[in-house]
Amino acid sequence: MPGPDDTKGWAGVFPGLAPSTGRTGTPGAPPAEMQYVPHMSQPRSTARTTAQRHRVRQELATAAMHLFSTKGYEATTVDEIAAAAGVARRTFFRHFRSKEEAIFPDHDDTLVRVQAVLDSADPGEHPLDTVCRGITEVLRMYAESPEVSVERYRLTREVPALREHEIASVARYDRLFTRYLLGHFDEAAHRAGDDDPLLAEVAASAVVAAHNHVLRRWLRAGGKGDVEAQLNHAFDVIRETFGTGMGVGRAEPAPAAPVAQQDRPGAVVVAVARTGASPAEVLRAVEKALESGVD
Amino acid sequence: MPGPDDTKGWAGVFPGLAPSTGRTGTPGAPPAEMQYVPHMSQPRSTARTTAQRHRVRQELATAAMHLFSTKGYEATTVDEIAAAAGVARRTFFRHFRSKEEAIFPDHDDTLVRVQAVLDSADPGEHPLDTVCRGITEVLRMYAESPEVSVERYRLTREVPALREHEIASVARYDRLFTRYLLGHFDEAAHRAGDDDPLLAEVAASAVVAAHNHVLRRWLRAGGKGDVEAQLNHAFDVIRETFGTGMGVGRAEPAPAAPVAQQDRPGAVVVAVARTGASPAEVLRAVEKALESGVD
DNA sequence: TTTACGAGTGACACCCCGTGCCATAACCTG
DNA sequence: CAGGTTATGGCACGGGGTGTCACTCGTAAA
Repeated sequence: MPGPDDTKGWAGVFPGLAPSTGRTGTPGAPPAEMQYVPHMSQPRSTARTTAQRHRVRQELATAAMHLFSTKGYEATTVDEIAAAAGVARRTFFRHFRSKEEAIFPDHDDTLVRVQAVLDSADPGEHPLDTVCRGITEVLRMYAESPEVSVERYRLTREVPALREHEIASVARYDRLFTRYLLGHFDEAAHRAGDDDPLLAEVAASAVVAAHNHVLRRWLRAGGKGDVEAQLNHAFDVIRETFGTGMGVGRAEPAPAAPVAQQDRPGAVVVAVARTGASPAEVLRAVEKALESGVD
Repeated sequence: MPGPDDTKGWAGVFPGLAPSTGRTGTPGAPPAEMQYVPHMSQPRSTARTTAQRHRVRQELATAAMHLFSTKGYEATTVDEIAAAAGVARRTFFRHFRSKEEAIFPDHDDTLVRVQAVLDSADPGEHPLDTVCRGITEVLRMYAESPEVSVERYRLTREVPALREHEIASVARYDRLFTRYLLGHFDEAAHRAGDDDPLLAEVAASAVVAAHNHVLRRWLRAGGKGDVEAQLNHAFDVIRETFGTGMGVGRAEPAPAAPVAQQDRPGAVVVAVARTGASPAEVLRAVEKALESGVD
């Protein structure tokens, strides 16, 4: 059954990343067309040729972006994009898996960079912090060219197909983080076993949600301002909000400590609770006390 | 420019739900084909005809599910599905927007049910609890026919197109919840204003992540067991984990309280911290104390 | 320099999804 | 039964994505 399979050329680039595609089969008939990845182990491809490849890819992407912006996504055909870039229609699909991918050319590279961040993480670093650094890599990808990102955001808002494609893209980061946390929470786990994977999934989605929120706010604002700082601030909020449940560490000692507390260095908060109450209730009471002390 | 637009028939069903499609334009030429929704305000459609419609739709869905399971998703053409259901190819697209939607026939109805849950929520209920009840509606949709859900899960795991479609579907619930929380957190908000939308987004994604986790575990287990109870347990874990930050209430008083604490009813936990420390640090210290008392 | 090989490309054909359009049959209402 | 509405069948068309082959070009080997 040699039917089409989409994610063809990525088997081998992401060895354990997309195990669900199940391309272990299909023994005979090696795929005639290698998608994007030019063999990767053959020193045959000279710097000259790969540079040419990237140039064509770049021209294709810019042509697509320009056409999408001017005459709309649906109204633009792949033939027009290819013609604008000076190549044949077939060549377009040699560089991008689909028409939608031409507008998100960097997600694949970013995915491998994020994976590299996770792989090369200091074992002493808390897994959640590692994941935060990972998603920061994604944010940097957007922040690298604000104008393009803003225009792309406008398109994704009004074209359902593009929106769904982007949702699927960020879901890949989510999966990456969930898997990473699943593999690294057993060490830092301090709660009875069965619900750890739940917390891993929730934590990963929380980090991604924070990224999405900060990114969208930045995009709506026209791409002005320091996004990365905003993201770090969001991480602080996340850590303060439900870091209590998973013991998230902080590298730097809270740069923006509440000044209201500095005014009363000798003040003390005391929380007392019968242990018959649930830990959540106790923490809630403590937090309430802290609030009334701060605000 | 009367180009295609996908989400056609939903303009009017979800008045403020998908504002990005921007179908306020297109003044002339009303869409010749009303997708799925048969006018909705005309008592013209008798129970007889709508029953016929649903019967055809059901036959189409079952035929599609059967063919997808037996000969694969990509290898199955819409013509075959229509032929198996005894209708014309064109009729298929009158019941489903796309080939993928035939495998998720209930997401649209579930979306309106979830919306109804949110709309008819008791104002006294905490918004997060309302959202939890909303996502429970989604889980019930899956639990209603476990065998189909399990088989569908198998397909979505190995067909990228289906996986992306489902991701986009659950993202719609996520958006719904985020919007709801954004509109209802101002009342229950107790933290300084600017980061409330962040917390709304994170909370919504956390609830959805919990649902996804419980659902997938249940599906991997073959659809056996009480999913809804598992989801409620997951909600408890979520509430305990980061409920401290958003003041989530609980209707019932913690049915499964840790027994280890009941053994020492008179024990007391006291946490003291200089207020110069960040609230997160204080809470972490308290939690540490609670841990050593529990475990 | 010539030869051989491999990577990228252009061109053509093909499948099939999704949609507009129109004629027709079934159905309800007056 | 006449008139209007709804669902359907059938047809055609645009366009996305893929397989295939011949060709070009650059590099490495003879």
